[in-house]
Amino acid sequence: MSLGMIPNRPFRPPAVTARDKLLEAAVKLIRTSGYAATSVDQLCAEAGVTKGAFFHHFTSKEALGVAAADYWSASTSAFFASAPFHDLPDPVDRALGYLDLRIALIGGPPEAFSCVAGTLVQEAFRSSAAIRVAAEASIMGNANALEADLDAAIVQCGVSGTTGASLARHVQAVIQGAFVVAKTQPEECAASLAREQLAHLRRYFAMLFGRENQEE
Amino acid sequence: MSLGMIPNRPFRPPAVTARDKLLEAAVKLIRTSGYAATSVDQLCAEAGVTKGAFFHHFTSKEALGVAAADYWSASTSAFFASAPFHDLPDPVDRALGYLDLRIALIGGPPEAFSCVAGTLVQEAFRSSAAIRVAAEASIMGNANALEADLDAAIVQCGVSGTTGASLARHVQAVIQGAFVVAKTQPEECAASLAREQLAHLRRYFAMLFGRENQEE
DNA sequence: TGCGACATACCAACTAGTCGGTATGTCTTT
DNA sequence: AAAGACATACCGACTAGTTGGTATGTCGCA
Repeated sequence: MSLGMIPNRPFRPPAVTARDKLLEAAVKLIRTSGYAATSVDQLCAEAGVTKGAFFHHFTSKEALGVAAADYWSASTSAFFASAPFHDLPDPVDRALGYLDLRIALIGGPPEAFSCVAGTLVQEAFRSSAAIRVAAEASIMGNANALEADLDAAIVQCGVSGTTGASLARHVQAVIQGAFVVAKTQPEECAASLAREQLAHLRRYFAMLFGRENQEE
Repeated sequence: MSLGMIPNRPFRPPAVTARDKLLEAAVKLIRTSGYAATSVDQLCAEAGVTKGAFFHHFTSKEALGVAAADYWSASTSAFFASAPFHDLPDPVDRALGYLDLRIALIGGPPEAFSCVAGTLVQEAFRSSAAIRVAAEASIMGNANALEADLDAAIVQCGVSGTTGASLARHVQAVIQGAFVVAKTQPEECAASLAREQLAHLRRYFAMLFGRENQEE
């Protein structure tokens, strides 16, 4: 991991069409200001396109919110799918490797590492069913990607009383909670508070799976 | 706990002044719609007061947001301070008792059990330093109330590698994360998903403090 | 009679969304 | 290969309604 790259969004293809520029702008502005507080005009200004282009590609602001959640989901899941921890032979190592990667990706101000889907759903779960469903797909999609490794770890270690799916959901919940509490902090303290939460989750997993909690 | 009471807000004194009615309205509307999406006009309509009353008591919408966070903080901390788990002799029992109470308070749709401070800070951490600080005070105030019991439990059980303060922050983070993931779900699934998160946290604490994870 | 607690009327700025228009294609027909 | 028909991508002025906030007035009570 090079230090210069943007945390949590390492591989951004340059946005070329107005649609892509608007989605990139949406990710940035939703992370910093939230969904409701971001106006269509601000989105267009940030993307460097006009309002005509906006409503050519999206039928409404809500439709952009849905598309932004999908866009976010696709880019993050592609990134984690290609991460090297998948090659580890032990499922416990893969589970802990995922957490270590997430910890490594946390840095800078909250808008650099927080989650678009979580921010969207917090604001729009009641006002927009479409956004709620898109955020659900993003967050639960992340969880699903962990399920198989966690199930394998549970079987291997003889853990009872939970499932891989439940633990995977818990990982996502702790990540979302880490982002919320990080946002309560002044900028320079936010990242370390978020990392602390994932470190506790790592310790929980290490205890569940009979590992010492050594940091690698 | 009677079933009829409003989850997480058991003891609401009847709002009598315009200011109190506005704060009650703010809690309700911020939970359901978020801060930015809630207009001053909506707040006044919900509270049954006029705009003149609003700006008589609050200098701006932002000031209401700060006051709502303080109001929320005061009412919740008073509730938890008076909860019976404080009388348990064992600090581990007190820590687990807090979690059991939080689990018991989760029910109904997300707007019935979610946290005003968490919702506020997620939206306004960048746009309003005053709201960010008020939300920090609310959430970290909750954490501080747990710190002594967790420190005592750590000493009693010989836990190393963390502190009561860190564990207390983690409790708050998991609670906030539980609320976020609950909001991704359709209404009838939200509460059980949130409870699942606190159950994992309870198991973490039970393992840390050398307890079986028996539910009481 | 003065002052706190409201109510009413109002405003400038901003909101999401519309609409007529243009530039640049890419097929299809002859 | 030329031309007509149609589609896509984008532009920017415009509108109807909403926004947070203000200015001024009223009313009851110490």
